[in-house]
Amino acid sequence: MSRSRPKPSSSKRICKPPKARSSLYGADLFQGIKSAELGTLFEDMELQTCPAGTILFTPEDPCETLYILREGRVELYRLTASGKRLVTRQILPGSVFGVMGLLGQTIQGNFAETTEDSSICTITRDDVLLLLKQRPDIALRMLEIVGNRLRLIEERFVEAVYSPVEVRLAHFLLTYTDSASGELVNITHEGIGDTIGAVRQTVTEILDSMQKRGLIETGPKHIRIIDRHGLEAIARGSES
Amino acid sequence: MSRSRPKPSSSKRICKPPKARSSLYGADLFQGIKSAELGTLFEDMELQTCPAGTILFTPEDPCETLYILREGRVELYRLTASGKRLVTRQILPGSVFGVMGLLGQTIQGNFAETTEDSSICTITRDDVLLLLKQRPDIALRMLEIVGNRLRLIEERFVEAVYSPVEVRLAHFLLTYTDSASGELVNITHEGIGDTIGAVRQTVTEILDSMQKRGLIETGPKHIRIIDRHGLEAIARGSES
DNA sequence: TGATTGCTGTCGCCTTGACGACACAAAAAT
DNA sequence: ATTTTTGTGTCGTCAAGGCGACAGCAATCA
Repeated sequence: MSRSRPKPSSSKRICKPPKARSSLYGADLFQGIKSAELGTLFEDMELQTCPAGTILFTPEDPCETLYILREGRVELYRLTASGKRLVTRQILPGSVFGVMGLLGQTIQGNFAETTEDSSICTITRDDVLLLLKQRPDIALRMLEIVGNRLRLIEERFVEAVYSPVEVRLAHFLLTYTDSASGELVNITHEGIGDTIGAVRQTVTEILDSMQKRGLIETGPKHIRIIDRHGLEAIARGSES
Repeated sequence: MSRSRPKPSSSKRICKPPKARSSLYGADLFQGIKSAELGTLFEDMELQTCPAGTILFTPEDPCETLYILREGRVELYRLTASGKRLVTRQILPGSVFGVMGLLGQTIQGNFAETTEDSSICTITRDDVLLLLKQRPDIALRMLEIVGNRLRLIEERFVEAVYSPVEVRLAHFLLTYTDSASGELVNITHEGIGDTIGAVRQTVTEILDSMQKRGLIETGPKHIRIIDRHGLEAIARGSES
């Protein structure tokens, strides 16, 4: 369980910083911004590549950087005093994170850790603030991104309070499986538990029950959705 | 319980709109903005006064307005399919809300309802967008406000998942009591339950137990903190 | 002035789900 | 080829807390 997590600290704390400055197209923050513009905006942007398990920042870190995930996967999570983990956000390629650290917020509570080998652009706080002041449209997009994140967390919050684990699990599966193949790989039951707020055993049990009902198909570190509609019914409906 | 809530619908759906345009000083969004400037920024801003129980917007509402609470109290909350209520945010005088509705977000999930007689400034979407584009500093402050809200919700989310009701209740009391007098009035046990995610009976029981331990003093619609440190210990510590 | 309504106290039942424990398989390390 | 580590399946136990029910008690309403 999560208590055994403090192991990735064996991973490097910060990673090799080769220079690079392009490939921000596709970042949700910069949708519709001319690529030529971007090149000139950040000459001193860095592109890091980190192995899975790298911790990018912690709650103690000032973290005066904006991150854009280019490739790989990053998880933002919180830890309770007793070491329990809750994943607050999954970062997919093209997404921005570390926004909070830029603003007045010294305390921002989250850890950021790569769960796959990743390449990540970083922009310094000053550059970002400058950019946001020069380009109100980008500031607005940023506001939109943070607002969207807020809405998602609120929904998970309500669900955590009022919906049983099965519902949250169904929701999780629908959200995180590849929409084309219906597959979800490289995830452990414990990882799911840390995201929906349940212990590993409960996840295992409900997953089994779902398999027996023909909703999904499970293997080691692998889940595939068979009956999407069935899952949707669970996720939607039976909230007591 | 919350299921009995659909009663404030007896209250007016929208309220008397007298004109007004000043008194935005004190609004967190406009800290440090010259008052003269504000006057010119919004000539067509409206000041509404609404009785307690007025619903300002619902999830279905487009809500293309920014609200600034001048006086009174507003609650943002969500309802589940089965009618359970969860308060996501308490708006105090000087605070801004309705930000999400302005952006691309058509779905914003929250109801906004006055819980006291209130006076509220509204600014149209177009005016706000114009303002944010002209004044990047205000856009940044907005970003900061939304980010702050995000952080708070994340904390409540983690707490909802991992902390027992007593901890959440202690936390609630410490947060929502007047820091000077240590008092909290005009709140029902059910209202507290809808905020921390617990049923009324549980709130009543734990409140009683706290009173017996000399931590608080309770009366009808009235709570007063006696032993702040004791509550802090509960809120901090015993998370299983 | 009786009657309806809203807030609080108190019980008991019963389900959900956490937690510890162990067993087994596959993968990774030695 | 062993040993160790990871991921998963499966139990039994147990406490937290939801839910229904009911009973005072104040405040408001008719």
